[in-house]
Amino acid sequence: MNRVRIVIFNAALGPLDYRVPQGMQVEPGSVVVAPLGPRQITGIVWEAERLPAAEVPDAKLRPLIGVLPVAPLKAQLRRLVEWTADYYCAPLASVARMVLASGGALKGPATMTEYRLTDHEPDRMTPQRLRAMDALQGEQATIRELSELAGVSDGVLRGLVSQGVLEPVEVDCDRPYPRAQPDFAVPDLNDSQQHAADRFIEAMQKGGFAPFLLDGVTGSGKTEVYFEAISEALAKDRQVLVLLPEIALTEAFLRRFENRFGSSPVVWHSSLKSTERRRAWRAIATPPAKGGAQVVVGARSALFLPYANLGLIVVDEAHEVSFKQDEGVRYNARDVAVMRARFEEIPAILASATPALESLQMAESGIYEKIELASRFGGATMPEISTLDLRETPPERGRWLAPPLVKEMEARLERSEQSLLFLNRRGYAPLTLCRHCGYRFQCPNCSAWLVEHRLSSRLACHHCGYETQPPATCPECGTEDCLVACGPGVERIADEVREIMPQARVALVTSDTLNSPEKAAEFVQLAEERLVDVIVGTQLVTKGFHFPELTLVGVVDADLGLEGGDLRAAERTYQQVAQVAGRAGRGSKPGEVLIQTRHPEAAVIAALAAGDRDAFYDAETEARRHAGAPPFGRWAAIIVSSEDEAEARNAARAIGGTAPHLPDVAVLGPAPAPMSLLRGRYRYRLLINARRSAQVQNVIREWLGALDFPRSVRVSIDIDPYSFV
DNA sequence: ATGAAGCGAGGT
DNA sequence: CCTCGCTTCATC
Repeated sequence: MNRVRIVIFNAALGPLDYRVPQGMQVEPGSVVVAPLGPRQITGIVWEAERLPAAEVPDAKLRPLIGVLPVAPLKAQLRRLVEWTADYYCAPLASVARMVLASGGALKGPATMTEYRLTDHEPDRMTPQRLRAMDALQGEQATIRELSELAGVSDGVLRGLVSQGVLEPVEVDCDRPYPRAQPDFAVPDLNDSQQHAADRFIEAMQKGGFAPFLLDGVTGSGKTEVYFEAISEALAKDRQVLVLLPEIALTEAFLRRFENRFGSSPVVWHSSLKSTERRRAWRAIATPPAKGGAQVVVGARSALFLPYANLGLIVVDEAHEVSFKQDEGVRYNARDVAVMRARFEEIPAILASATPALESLQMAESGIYEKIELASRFGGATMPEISTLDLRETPPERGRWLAPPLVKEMEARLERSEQSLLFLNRRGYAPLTLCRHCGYRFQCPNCSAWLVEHRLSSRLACHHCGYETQPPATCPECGTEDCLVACGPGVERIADEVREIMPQARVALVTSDTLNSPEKAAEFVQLAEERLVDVIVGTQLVTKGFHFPELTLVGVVDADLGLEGGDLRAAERTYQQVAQVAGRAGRGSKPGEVLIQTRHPEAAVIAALAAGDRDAFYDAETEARRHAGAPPFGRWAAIIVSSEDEAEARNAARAIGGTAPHLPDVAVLGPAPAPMSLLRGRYRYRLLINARRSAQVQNVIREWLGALDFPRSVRVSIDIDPYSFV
């Protein structure tokens, strides 16, 4: 009897056993199709001895339906999937799904039809047809992509196809990507950069797991350094994965990569179209020596792809909180990246100017090798940072920029230098209320105010996507024209700049305005050509941009991040302000940073102003040690949610009532979560604080495993949580 | 997850 | 005696 255990792609079901029919070849890692009740489901053949499953007699086993035409997943990747599922208390199936992230790719090689213009003329010309024919000059893509490109409906294009104006071209879905050349443009590195690069190359030549913390101040040229490690991998036909925290940063990265290696890397993120996803997935599963992907740059989901021959992982801006996934499998890509490097026995480089305390601690205890770049590249100096006490020099009524900051901005405008204002708040105003009765606009699905977006004339919820038009009258008291905007968002700051400096050219940079690679590229070009005087932006502007003429950074409200008081509030504030400060003075002219605050004496703010990074990290380390917070202790959260308030509360109480009493594990709650209503679901939360010695995951698994909940109740576990909402 | 089966309430 | 909505159960 040829029995195999399969991890099937169903999160609610554990591994199931199947029979391998005569003549079918499978091995651990094979991707197979199996019958499940009346349906068919994809799954992965696993080592049976590694997974528990109910013993089912041979006679009950159903035969596998087929093997999919992709290479079996390698043992290293299977170990990573097991580790991730185990550590984050997630179903194996949910993690395995991230590996097989492209359904199309599993079908094997294929061709698809793209279209391009011929020199035929249509029988009659219409405005739409003319527009399409203008826009599609020299383009070749699928009908869908072309219609997007030309801004006409696909009906118009199908008409042109039937007229022979557009001709079909069969393309190979697996056509190879352009090759990167390790020596395309070798840079001049300074001594400390060269030393760092040599260490990486040495580790790659030696082989084996080697975690590095590349700790370099903003502008020190970290990217150039790890590019040298990439070059070494290219020369050896090994693949490289570069993880970036946000898709918005890829555009700038691609340009630097192209300048260094002569072609673009393979890009992977969640909004790839299915054909792009399929092509990327198959290229990644093919070794570079056989025309496969060489370098992949991607968001966290790129971490679980089936690399054929991975040789190096780089996590850029490794401190970024967006590496922590807060839905589904709640993993931290920074930590899983290091685990993947360990299983693959390759180096991993975590690069940051403001490393997470956890990473610094790992370096201090000798687990990571720390490599420092202490000074800026090309003789640029670190910016001068000072605080601006809003209690002493308050802005005028109804304004948010204090006079000394405005004065500095005006001076920059006069010298045709650039200023940047940072406020981590999208939209025009975070709260809208009725002047007459005090009614506040709240999201119907979440416990959150609706944020006014004046550019799109909408009130929007930033948590669930709910949007509505601002009404002419108050919905509560019916008074006309009575709505007032409370507090500033970046749109409002941009308006204020336009009012006080009418001659300044203002660019607004948020995920609302820079929502496509084209718009991002356009902004970078405008700023580089100095067609922008003042940049106003959210956290999107804190990283990656390099504008030599930018000499002033204003932090509009440094206290914002300290509100709410979650575990990492101080660290996040430090990182954000230090990162945005790092945009100033990257060229030959020195930079200046003004931090608006009401608490200049707060430890974080004082450390920022003093430019004393060690003072901040020392104070924060002590605070964490005292609180038993990471890296000295561990946190986990259990979030219980339901559309029914009472049901959620009861389930949370049932969990709280059976909490284990252990000396090294403390359970807090249940209590309503800070966001007690999110996307229409009522939420309760329990927090678990444990010593490092405790096996938190096992404790939680046993604890929750003994309980039963109604179907409509969702219980999710967050190990090492970042979000405390 | 997701479909099938079981079951009581209410209607013809 | 049937349908509707809900819960329970099994899926190798």
